[in-house]
Amino acid sequence: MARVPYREQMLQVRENAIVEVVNRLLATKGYDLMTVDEVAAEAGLAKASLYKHFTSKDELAGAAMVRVLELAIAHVNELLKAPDRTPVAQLQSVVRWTLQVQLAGEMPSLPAQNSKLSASLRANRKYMDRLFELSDKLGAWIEQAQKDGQVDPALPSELVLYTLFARACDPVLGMLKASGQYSDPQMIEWLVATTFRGLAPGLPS
Amino acid sequence: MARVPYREQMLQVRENAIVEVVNRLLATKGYDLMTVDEVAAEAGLAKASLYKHFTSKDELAGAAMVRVLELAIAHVNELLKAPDRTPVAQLQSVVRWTLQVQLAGEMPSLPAQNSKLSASLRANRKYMDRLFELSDKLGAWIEQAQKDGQVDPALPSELVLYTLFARACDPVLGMLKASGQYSDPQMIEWLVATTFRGLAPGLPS
DNA sequence: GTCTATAGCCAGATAGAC
DNA sequence: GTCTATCTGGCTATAGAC
Repeated sequence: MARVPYREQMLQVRENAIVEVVNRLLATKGYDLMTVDEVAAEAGLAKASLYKHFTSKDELAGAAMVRVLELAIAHVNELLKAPDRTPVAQLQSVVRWTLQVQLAGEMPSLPAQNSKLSASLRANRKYMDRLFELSDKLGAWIEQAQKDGQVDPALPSELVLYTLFARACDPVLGMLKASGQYSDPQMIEWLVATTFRGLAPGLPS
Repeated sequence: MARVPYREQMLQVRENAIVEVVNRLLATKGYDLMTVDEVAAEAGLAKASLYKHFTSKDELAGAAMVRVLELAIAHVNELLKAPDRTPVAQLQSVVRWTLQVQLAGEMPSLPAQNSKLSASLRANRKYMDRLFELSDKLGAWIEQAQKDGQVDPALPSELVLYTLFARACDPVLGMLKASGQYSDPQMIEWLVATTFRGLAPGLPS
């Protein structure tokens, strides 16, 4: 164990706190309504100090995305310790986890078509690394599930991957939640069921 | 036929042109990146003149949403002329239509969680009227499809409705399109198939 | 109703002292 | 690295002449 200087630890702790604030604000208000002033205020430091840690608003968003990707990867790694489960069961567990994060108000949401932010994210090496890492792990399960016939082999595996990513920010959950009529587990199971039933092979006709 | 004054017709034509510009810009850049200057420039009039027609940017967005809802309702009304088709076939046709609109780059996208704009839309009577009208028509088909057992009766009908609305702006289509490997009809059929297979009843087990 | 010109504001980013 | 104070640009919206 290399010894980490005390000051660096403090820095890390502070930056983590900032990123958590960003994450929550992105989840509740979205990128455009989140202001840097607000982030600074909630994190308890001046805006100029914030800019010493992160050089732009884009970078703040990127850090939050990296954080959630790392959480997802950690979850996947936990699942890999139970290799007796079927690939499709593993995938379902991942989707269930993303829905729980969404219900907890902790899933950051970025504007899908904001070209400036998208470009910034694509240029963010840490973000892209994590994204590929997660995609690879999920991709392996997807292809295995297709071989097993639990996911329709006629579908391109990337379609399946995109679908799972899309469910992580699916507005349906929020709309159901807003109606206030259903329990969290009930909603999650409906969404998991409809998602994977949709990806399953059709009846051999 | 009541005679409509020439000037009013011209007004109408011009406002339609404006709304189409707004629609395209909302579809390509989204609400936040769309500027009123840009709308005015592309519509070929000065910004101040634009504000004589629409009193705010919110109202512009509202008009574009009304337009697309009216197109959807018109499509549904066409389908109602073929009452021999099953309810689920009608619903599939509607989803297929929304995906085509999306592929054509004509599906306006608003920030889901922008509270200011959401509030403005909820206060927009014309928008709310159209939204309810469309929901009612789709809801009738949904409940019939559930009685017929083509859509899972165990699912709340509003979940089905929300799912269909969500597919109209599903990012999966854009991601597939970006990969450039598949034809438009192929992508649309995959999405329609996975959506409705997901909503269908499970195997009686 | 159309234009030019501008007001007013807000948010991202920075200067410079400590 | 932290702060206060400020700059800057771009955006919505409006004034006022025609």
